[in-house]
Amino acid sequence: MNATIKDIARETNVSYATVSRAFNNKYGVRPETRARILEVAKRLNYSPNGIARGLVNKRTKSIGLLIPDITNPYFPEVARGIEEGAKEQGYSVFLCNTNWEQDRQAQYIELLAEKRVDGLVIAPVSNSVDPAQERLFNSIPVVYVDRPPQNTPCSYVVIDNIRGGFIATQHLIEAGYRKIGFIGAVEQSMPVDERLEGFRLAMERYGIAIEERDIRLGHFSQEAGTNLVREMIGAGDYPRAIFAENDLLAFGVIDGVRSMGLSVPGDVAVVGFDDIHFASFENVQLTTVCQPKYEMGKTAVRILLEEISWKEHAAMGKGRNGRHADRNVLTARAEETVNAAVCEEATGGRRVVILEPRLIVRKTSLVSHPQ
Amino acid sequence: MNATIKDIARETNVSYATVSRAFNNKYGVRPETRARILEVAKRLNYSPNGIARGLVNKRTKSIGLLIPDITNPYFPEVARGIEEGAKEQGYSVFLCNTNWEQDRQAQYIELLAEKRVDGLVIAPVSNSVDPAQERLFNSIPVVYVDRPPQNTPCSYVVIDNIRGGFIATQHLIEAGYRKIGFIGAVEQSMPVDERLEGFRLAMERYGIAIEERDIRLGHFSQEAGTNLVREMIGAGDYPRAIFAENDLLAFGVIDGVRSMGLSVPGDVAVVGFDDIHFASFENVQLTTVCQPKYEMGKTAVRILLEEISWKEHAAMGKGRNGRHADRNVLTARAEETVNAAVCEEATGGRRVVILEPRLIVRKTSLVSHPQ
DNA sequence: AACATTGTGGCAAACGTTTTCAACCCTGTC
DNA sequence: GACAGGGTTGAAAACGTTTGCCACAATGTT
Repeated sequence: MNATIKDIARETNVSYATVSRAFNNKYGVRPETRARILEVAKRLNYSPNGIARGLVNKRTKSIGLLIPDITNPYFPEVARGIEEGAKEQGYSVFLCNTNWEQDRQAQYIELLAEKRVDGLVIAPVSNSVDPAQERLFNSIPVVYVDRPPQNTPCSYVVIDNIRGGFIATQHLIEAGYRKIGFIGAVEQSMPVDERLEGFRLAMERYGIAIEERDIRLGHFSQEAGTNLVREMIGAGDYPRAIFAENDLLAFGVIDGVRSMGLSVPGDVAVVGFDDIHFASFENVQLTTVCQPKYEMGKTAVRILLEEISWKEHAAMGKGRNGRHADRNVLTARAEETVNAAVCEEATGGRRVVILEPRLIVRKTSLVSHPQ
Repeated sequence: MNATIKDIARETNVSYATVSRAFNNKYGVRPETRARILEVAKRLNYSPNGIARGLVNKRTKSIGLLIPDITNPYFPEVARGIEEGAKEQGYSVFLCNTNWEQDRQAQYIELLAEKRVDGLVIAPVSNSVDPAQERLFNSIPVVYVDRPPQNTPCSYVVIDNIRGGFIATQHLIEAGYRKIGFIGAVEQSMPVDERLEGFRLAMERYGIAIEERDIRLGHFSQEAGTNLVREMIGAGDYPRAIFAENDLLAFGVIDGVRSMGLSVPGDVAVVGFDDIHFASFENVQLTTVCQPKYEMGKTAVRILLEEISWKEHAAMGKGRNGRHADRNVLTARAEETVNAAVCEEATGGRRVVILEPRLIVRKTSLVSHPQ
């Protein structure tokens, strides 16, 4: 069907080894031979067979991206960053929605292993790693985003959730609020816990006592936000400001507050987390803690590709001498980064990037006379 | 590194042909031999090499998905539908953002061709097809979504944009409005033109004259919506209702109207198109024309996979006799579809699915006394 | 007792590349 | 005029599968 290297060889009266060399710009083929080959190739509509190529080089130039749900407005930007970084280096990415299900995640890992992807970026479903997956993690580089890996020594890039929770709360406190509530999703424990910890830290720092009933956890959905805040308000003596641990919940909270006949921010101020696109919509204007989502993806894939190329060099017996050079590039690039401080440590070869969240003040927390 | 079929063969004292047969559930291997093989395979952490497999079968069990921008809230749902349908059949999907650039799209098609994907779903950047791509389209199945292909006889699944434009406009007319404006993005011509055509059709049907200055086209962005509507209002004698040809523009329009000190829907009613997630947000409540995005994706990938399997059967010399059976399955499934009428025609082997858009009335077009 | 049949399983070719090794031709040098 | 040496090319093995064809044994048939 498709023309192969052999067809070209026959047509040009050279061996197919030469054709291969011509295509890979290998040294040792005369310019005019090369030109002739390329010309015939074009005429035959030749397209190199990446599968055959992959079989011999043992690399496919593709990576897997595991995320819970591309439909969740948080992930497309991360995915975009990953795709962008990958494409720059000629890699393609498999999009896999795990649907927040542990075993769908496992299935995909299996599938990607068979496809022999060169690496994996995972925004994990939960904190525990399926032991069946570990063998894969020994054979190809894996980088986590959004949450750190729990039982494996993989590299990861996350944000400082404690700090994020802290600055959100601090903002409310400095705006004059004292009775502040926290609303979160219970399922995806790790980041939530940290944001809550940041919340507690800030309150403590300013010497404000927390009433436990002002902290409510529920599902991860807009409706949950609405319900939780309605419960709070219904119970009386409700907080005058609420830190919702993600924007979707915050939207629900706003709905809930208004549905009780109260106003935002007049009666209740609201701060969210993530800065998904619609937080900035004129009608919403949600004060929130911005995660550098695109950068997170881009950084993750950069690290992944570096690890892939280390591995290749190592396999070629060149050892690990490229390592320090790469590290320098990394640091240099990190410093270019505009809106996020980057902090890296390299313990035992794993690399950890913690991006800084950043408060964005909009209308839902701006009020002339807080009570 | 990874165990191969030969390792298993050696360990179990059978030939590697037998191991292969055992794994593919081919007939002709004794159950106990098979069990022994599977056991050893598990012990060795064997994972079949899809690359080698792909080389001999000439299929990779992966498809490409080309969309303009996953960050645009319209696409994640389409992508989700595609991924879902693909996974059900054991296919994986490459996510490719073309970034609305014709030649980035071409680059990706080239790349995916080398990766030897079994098929392609394209939400095309523009209406013209790069001739360089045509050869690919002859060698693997391609299905278009969102917009029909222009120069190629590929199957496609789209919605009836004319009808969508019609019902949006009709809704405003029946709500009592007479002076109605249209705001659209000029770039992505095809669907915009059709929605505008639907708009004109509806106006004509109800005998309402259109003033051309009430039709404005600009960029495809929220800001454009704001600017266009501000121009309109600034010019005086502005429309009392506006049909914005997509939700992002509609959001911008709402902002723009409000920024001029007018209210939505009190002074100006607004209808959008797409029904992206945030149209239903309590604070927005945008009346809009819903596109069945998820279904669109799922239908597209179903058609694609059917075409792939036809091609395989054809290649195996079985001819096209499976074809009618598949067609029946298709029709049956189409009838299951709940919220979208499906209409298919099969002209010359190409298949065309036109899904029905559906009006969703929310607050931005509800007003007690339209003027 | 000879023969057909069925159930298992081995051999080897094929898929389209990359890459090692060796061979060849040419030019310049002694 | 033989020879070293560089530049250019070819032959063939390897990558890990699938699969068509053949062989062998056990069973059933006449």
